[in-house]
Amino acid sequence: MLALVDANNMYVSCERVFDPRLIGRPVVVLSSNDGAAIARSEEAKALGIRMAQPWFQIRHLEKTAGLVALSANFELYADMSSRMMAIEARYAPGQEIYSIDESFLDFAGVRGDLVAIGRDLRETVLREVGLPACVGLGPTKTLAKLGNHIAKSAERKPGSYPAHLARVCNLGAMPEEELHRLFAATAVGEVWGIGRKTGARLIDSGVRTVLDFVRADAATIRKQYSVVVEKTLLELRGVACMAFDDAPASNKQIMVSRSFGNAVTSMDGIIEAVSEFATRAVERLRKQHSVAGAINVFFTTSPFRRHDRQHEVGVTLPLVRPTADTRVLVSAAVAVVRRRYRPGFNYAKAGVMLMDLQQAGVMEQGELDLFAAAPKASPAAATPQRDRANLMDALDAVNRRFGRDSVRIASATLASSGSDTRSWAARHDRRTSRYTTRWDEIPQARA
DNA sequence: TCTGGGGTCCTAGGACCC
DNA sequence: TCTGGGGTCCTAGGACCC
Repeated sequence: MLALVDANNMYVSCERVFDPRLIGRPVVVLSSNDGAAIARSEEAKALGIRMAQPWFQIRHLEKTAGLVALSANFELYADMSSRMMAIEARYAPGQEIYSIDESFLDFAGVRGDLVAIGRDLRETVLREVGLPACVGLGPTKTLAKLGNHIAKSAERKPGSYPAHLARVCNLGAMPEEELHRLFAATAVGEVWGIGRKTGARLIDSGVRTVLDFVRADAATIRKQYSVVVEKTLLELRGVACMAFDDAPASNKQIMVSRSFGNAVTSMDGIIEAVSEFATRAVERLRKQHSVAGAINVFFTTSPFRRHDRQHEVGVTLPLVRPTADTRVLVSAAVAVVRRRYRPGFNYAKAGVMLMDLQQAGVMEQGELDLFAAAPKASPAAATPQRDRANLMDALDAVNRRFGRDSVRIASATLASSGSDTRSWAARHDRRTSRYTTRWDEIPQARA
């Protein structure tokens, strides 16, 4: 049996732990640049605020409805997440961390009342970390997910489902009749894997509820949609098609991109931004012990500014040899900007993507770089690759110890050393303190 | 004035090979 | 008029997720 544990409104709940005044009020957490709502409290949802809704469309609710908006504080959320995940891991032999606020647990071999265990788990998370969560159980991932959806709905919309399913719901231990009643009460679009497009098409064809869907013919679904949708269907019937994976492979690509706080109209500004994004991306790359075989750099104007002339640059550069060297990748990114930048545009966004990732240190013989220096005869002389790795290790160590960007690549400071003052940097005016990860931002108790 | 930032997997179609 | 048939690899785009 699998469980899916999911924190309720994770980002808002994290903020409430450190500021109880937010409890009971409509609260949203805003994306980078305070651009759009990426988390909503129940009260905010009740105001009709949609996921990813632009801030400028809802900001009037600050005055009229007491809405509180905060800038995303990802450092805080990540730390709260790791605390929560550690507790969840105590309850099952296997854990697959699926996102910042969700993990699958594998209860294979665990005896006893899983609903009782689930209740204990969520109470412990609430007591020790302060985050409310719901637990869904089922024989497959998709059913565990659906159980979680029902557990959450039953909690926040009394009457939508039987009250005893609130907060913890096990779809793996109920008579088919009862299961089908729940399926019939659930829209097909609520199923994990059925998105907007597929959901709309299913409804058009008369498949409205989960029950309609599980009764559909699998082969026909596969033909009309895809194997992915067919797998979802089979999973709802209890046939596991998605493996539980407690040691997920490292990422296959790494992307860092941002909308600018202010439009950038100089090449130096783009170079500076792209240098920083590349630096961040390569840090993540080294953290997972990978090297990149290619880098993609893009920068673009804003399609929302219709009166602006539009221009978009996106270039993928293969690398002679896969690398995790910040200098090489920043240089490559800067070269793209120098070659492709065109003046006279209001650039709104840029990004860097690292691709063709491979594990570091496992280069095939056939992939050896013909142009790399031959190994020196003297055993004392390290190969250039070794030097590189040592330099990057040192860079990471210094920045870990003395703070991010204590040491960095020169082009990343290009514009800020001149008159420009990093006007491209994203705004986050409403960010709360990083209570748990910065000594100087630790919360203070007053007598 | 102001519109998120990450990821994954699958499929179709073209290039290329024998 | 007829115009091979498979296989692989790569890429772009779509759909989905949080």
